[in-house]
Amino acid sequence: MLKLSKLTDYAVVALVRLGQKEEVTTSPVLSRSTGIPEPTVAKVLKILATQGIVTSQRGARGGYRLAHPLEEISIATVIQAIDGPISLTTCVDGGDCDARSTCGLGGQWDMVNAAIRNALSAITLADMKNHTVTDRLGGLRAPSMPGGPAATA
Amino acid sequence: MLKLSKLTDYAVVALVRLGQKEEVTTSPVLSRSTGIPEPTVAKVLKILATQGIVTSQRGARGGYRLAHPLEEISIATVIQAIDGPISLTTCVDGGDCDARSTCGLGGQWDMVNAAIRNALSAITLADMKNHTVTDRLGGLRAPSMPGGPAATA
DNA sequence: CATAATTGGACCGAAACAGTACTGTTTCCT
DNA sequence: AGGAAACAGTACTGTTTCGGTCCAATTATG
Ligand code: FES
Ligand code: FES
Repeated sequence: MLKLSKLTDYAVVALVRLGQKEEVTTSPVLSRSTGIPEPTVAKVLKILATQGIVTSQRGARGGYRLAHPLEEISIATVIQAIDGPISLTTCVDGGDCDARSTCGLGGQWDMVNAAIRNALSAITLADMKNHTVTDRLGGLRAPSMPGGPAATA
Repeated sequence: MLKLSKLTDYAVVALVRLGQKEEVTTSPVLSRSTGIPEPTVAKVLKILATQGIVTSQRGARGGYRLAHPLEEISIATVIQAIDGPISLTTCVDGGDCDARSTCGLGGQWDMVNAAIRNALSAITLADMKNHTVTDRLGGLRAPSMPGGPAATA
């Protein structure tokens, strides 16, 4: 369905909420604050910690804190942290596509991948918090078509 | 992993190949032409037929034919036909997100969805066909990336 | 009308995903 | 120093989706 995992959804929610707090926050607190089940939010935070998106403080009175300001964390970063690399097709490079020799459109998917990554990298978590992204939407069309094809889904 | 299904990949390959032929084409022929296994390509064509992307002719001497010219079929259309609607998150509208009341960023995901759909709708199957094997990174056709696909995260 | 060719729809196994639970390590408070 | 709180890592299980296969419905041909 071309949907990212629910974990990523939770990750964004947790990160935005974490960015609104200035102190270290524990998983239970974050769970109550966001409504995400505690074990799940804990798992998400753990993954984010390994990826360096949040810093962790172990022990009592510990918790998590954003490693970077909210404005510098893009959606693409979060997705890559949770879901892994953004590669729409299995035959990007070194892929195991069995139709590679006859498919005809060699690595054209890379263009699509770049477009997706571009769009996702242009949105930061701050944009998710504030609703001030309308003016940036103009730059989200990754590959600008000259005439603009009549490709309207 | 934010990857679209392999079926969609096959669908694009099959559609591009189908666009190169002018007559109705059967699944076995298309399979030999693309290298995709016969049952799989048959399934893909079936789905595409139900979505109106290709027209089918049953019975002997039957086959498939493109319903629209290649230039009018966008990647987003194919993805939506195979993988279903492009909704990155489960909580777009009417979603069953259990954290909807407390998550804070109500429907901000719609913005991300729009960005993705925008990028995907800007690329047509004709763009996939018109590939330049010589230099696929620098010599992209009409849809030229702003700064090149340097977003190889 | 019989036959063959081809699509249409349903079925099933496999793999990835989401969620849960447990144990270990680290740090603060008493 | 001792105990408690909180993160870190791993492993397990149920569920969903995906990929592939099989059989039934339909139509041109001779
Ligand atoms: S290389 Fe995978 S479909 Fe072309
Ligand atoms: S509504 Fe689903 S995470 Fe906010």
